[in-house]
Amino acid sequence: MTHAISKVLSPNDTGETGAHQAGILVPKDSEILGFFPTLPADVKNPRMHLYFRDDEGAQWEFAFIYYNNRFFGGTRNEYRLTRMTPYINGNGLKAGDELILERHPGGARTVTFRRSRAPVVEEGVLRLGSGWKIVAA
DNA sequence: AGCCATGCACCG
DNA sequence: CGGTGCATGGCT
Repeated sequence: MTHAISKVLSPNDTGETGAHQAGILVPKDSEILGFFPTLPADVKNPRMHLYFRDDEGAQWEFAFIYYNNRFFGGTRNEYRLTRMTPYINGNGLKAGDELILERHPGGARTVTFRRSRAPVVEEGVLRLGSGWKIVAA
C-alpha cells in the first residue's frame, strides 16, 4: 500500500517570489494529511522532521509543521512542509513543476519531481488551484 | 483555503 | 553580513 501524493509548486513554494522560506502548504484534507504523521492539536505549532530519499538515494530532511496559533490567540490554522530549499534549488525546481511524495510499505518515504510544461497564466498572473493530488492511496 | 510577504533570530 | 528558516500576518 504505497501512498503517494503530489503538488504542483507555486512561485512562492520555490522561492521565486522572494519569500525567504521555501516550503509548501499542506491542505487539511484527510487523504493528504494521512500521508504525514499526526501532529498534536493541543500544542502550539507542533513540528516533526521527516526524512525523504530521492532517486539517487540521497536523504533530505523536511519539516512538517502545524501552525495552529489560531487556537492560541493568533490567526493561523494550517499545515506546512518547510525546509525544502536545498531540494528545490538542488534540482532547479520552478513553479509549475510537480513534487511527488511517496510512502512505501515499511514506512520509508521518498521524494521525486516531474518537470512541467507551461503553467496556466491568466491576466499576467499565475492562477493555480491547490495543486495537490492524491496519486495513490 | 491557498498563496504571498516579512521582521527577526541564528549561523557560517 | 548574507542566506535560511521560524512564526506570523496579509491579500485574494
